[in-house]
Amino acid sequence: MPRRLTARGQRRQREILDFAARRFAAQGYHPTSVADLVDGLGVGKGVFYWYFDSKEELFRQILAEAQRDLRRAQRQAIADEPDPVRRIEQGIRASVAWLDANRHLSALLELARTEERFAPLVHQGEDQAAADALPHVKAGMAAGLIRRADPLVVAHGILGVTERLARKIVLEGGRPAEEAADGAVSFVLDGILSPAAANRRTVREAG
Amino acid sequence: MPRRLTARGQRRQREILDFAARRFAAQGYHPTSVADLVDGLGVGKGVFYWYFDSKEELFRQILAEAQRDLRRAQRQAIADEPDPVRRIEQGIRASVAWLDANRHLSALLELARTEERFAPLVHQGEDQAAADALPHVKAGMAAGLIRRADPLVVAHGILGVTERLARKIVLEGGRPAEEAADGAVSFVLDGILSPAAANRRTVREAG
Amino acid sequence: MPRRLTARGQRRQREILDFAARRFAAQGYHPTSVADLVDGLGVGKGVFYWYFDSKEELFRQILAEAQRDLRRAQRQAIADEPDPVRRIEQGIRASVAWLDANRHLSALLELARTEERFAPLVHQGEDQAAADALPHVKAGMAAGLIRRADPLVVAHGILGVTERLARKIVLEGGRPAEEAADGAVSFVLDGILSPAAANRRTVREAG
Amino acid sequence: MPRRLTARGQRRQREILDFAARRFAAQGYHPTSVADLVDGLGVGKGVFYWYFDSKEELFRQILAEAQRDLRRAQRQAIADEPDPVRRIEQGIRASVAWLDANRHLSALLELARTEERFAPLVHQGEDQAAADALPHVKAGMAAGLIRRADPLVVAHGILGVTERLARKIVLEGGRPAEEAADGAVSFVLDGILSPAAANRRTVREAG
DNA sequence: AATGAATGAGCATTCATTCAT
DNA sequence: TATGAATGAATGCTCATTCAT
Repeated sequence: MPRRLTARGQRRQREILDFAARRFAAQGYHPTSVADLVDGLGVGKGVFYWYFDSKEELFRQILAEAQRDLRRAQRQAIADEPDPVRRIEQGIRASVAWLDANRHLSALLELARTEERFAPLVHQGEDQAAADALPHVKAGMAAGLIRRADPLVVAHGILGVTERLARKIVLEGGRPAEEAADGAVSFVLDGILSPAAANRRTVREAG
Repeated sequence: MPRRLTARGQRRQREILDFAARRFAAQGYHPTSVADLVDGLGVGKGVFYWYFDSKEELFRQILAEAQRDLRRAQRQAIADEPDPVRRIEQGIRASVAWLDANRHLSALLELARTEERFAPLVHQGEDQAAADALPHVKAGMAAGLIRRADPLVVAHGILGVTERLARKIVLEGGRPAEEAADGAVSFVLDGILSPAAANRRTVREAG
Repeated sequence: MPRRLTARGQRRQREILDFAARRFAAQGYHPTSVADLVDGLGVGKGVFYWYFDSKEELFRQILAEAQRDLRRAQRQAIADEPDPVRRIEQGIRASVAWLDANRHLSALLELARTEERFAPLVHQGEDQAAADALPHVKAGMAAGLIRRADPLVVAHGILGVTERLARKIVLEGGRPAEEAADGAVSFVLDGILSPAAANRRTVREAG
Repeated sequence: MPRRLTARGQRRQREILDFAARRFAAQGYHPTSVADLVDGLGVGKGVFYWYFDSKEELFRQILAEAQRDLRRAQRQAIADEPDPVRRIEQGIRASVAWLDANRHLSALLELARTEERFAPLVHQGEDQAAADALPHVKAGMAAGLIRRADPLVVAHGILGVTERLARKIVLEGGRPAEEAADGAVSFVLDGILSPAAANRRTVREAG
């Protein structure tokens, strides 16, 4: 399976990966047959099994690539930002942008979560994403910028808002990514209470 | 297909619905065959097709029931609460509790979202949930309790946090539902900034 | 797989077993496809998998039945014979007769021996056959009727001659079973030396 | 297809023949794919089809070589022995020794017998082996050393005992070749009866 | 209402062979 | 000579659905 591939072979493999990612995203894992893939690419069935051990293995590979790529995008967006809150904000924006720019991969990540065989991989990826956000959350708390709470809960909350808004507003709603990103940032940082109500709540808690 | 059923028939049908819901949730829609279901129930194939037109129809029915039930739980929790913010809080708590108490149906809702045929139903359900939350958000804004923002974005944000924390903390993390509910309420109402940082941010925006 | 079968079902299963045994014997295990079988029987593919878990399992079942049947034939032939040498003779005759009457199963037994998955079963069967012959050989030795030698070697020798002659003379040669049986009995009991030469050899060994 | 090969080419061809013989013997004809062979040898598919027209042709060639080699071994063992009974004995010993020394080819001969396409070749080979033994049997009878009986039956009997004991005692049993050879010689020459019983039987038949 | 039996299109995968380089 | 790439028919097996009883 770890084959030595010529340049031509590598191009073919990529072609299959990309085409399959789109098909899987559009139709689901099971409804997409290997025949669909090779017919769609106009090649013989053997080609598929020359490059991949199995349909499952192909999917796994697509999934891993997508997760790697999303993570890279997040890291790059944060790279040189000293302020932990701004790092979080930029992470949110980068995530929404990536989910928008790679709609089929967004769908794929969701898809994979519902398939017994792949679910653990997605869970790991999500937990990794939360773990990646964790240091920024903690740094923000240490600096007195972020309210003290279980930082892991906070991290998951951030991711939950971000992904839901990206999905509903951008992917399903067809509106620009900025709108979702702004909404998510604002929701995450401020919560939903008005300043007045928030103050009352804070006072009550502190009392 | 809408058959008039005897009492015994209704019991049978319910038995199938419940068993199938658990199997679908555990294994997925495609990997669960009709044979699995009837074998698991110890009945012949004919029984299945006596009560349901098709596997797809069965799934649709389970899905609709689950959505109906979740919505009912949310409405009941809110019923007599005059304060819109508290209505939101109680909606969050009721959702987490339901997702915890009906784990297999939670899984099913996610599952259905990734299957082309059922996705529209789930999207409708989610949009319905947001629409259900909308009046409370708007009422909160009108009363000056909730920060002014696109109320639909806010509603989706609430649902995003709630579901993500319910999933990660309760379903995957195995911790008590209260923990997730508290985390979600706090995250939703307050956001993540510390009061000081929040004040600075508010002032700056207002300026 | 252990299904409760109606009378009709049992007839079907037997039909498949018999047809398959003949096809396997004629063409070999691998060259006989499940499609061959169901097409030959004029039924749909599902029928096959209703009655058998797999092609391999079907073959195993045929094999086990054949071995059981051959063994039963041998035991019946010997049943009431008090003289151990005559028991051996009758065992030889019964084996040749069975191999002749069940040519396809003879071929199947040979076939199975060359297929990694089934070889152990055939080896066991052959060893069982030798073990079945063993008591008679030993009884013959105890009674002074059979020359003293490793009784297991003797048993395998008997089986070797019997099967080879049955195969070459009857199955491949197309001559009557009696001819092979007579030849085998005579070969086994007397060896090939003339009485004179045998005596000389005996004397020499004894000296 | 009969290519003129360079020295290097001949080495390659031999390498393939030897490797393939072992693989076929270990796994069977059908379960051994051309891909198995070329992967095992670390060469490309083209190499295979440069030296052999097809997998079938390769197998045929291996088979013919094995039969030729076994026959040569038998002839050499007998070469200068004037006594026909001793020629037979030495033929038996040489056969057992060859089957032991070329275990994979022994397996291959058996294997080939069960594959429709190759069975005739094996049958021919076996008949040839019997035909090879025939003159010695006849000579023995003419000299009064071997009991009068159908010489072809006798020849097949000899081969039957020899191969069965070689297989059971040496190949499957893992015991030394001499043990099988001694057992076979003794069985073939003397049969199984004790001298006393043999005499009674001879007298009765003669009477 | 219910069962066991049957259908046949469809699926993932294999494999002998050929081709382009 | 040799390689990696490609072909496509064939294989074992599954499964939603229907049928006969």
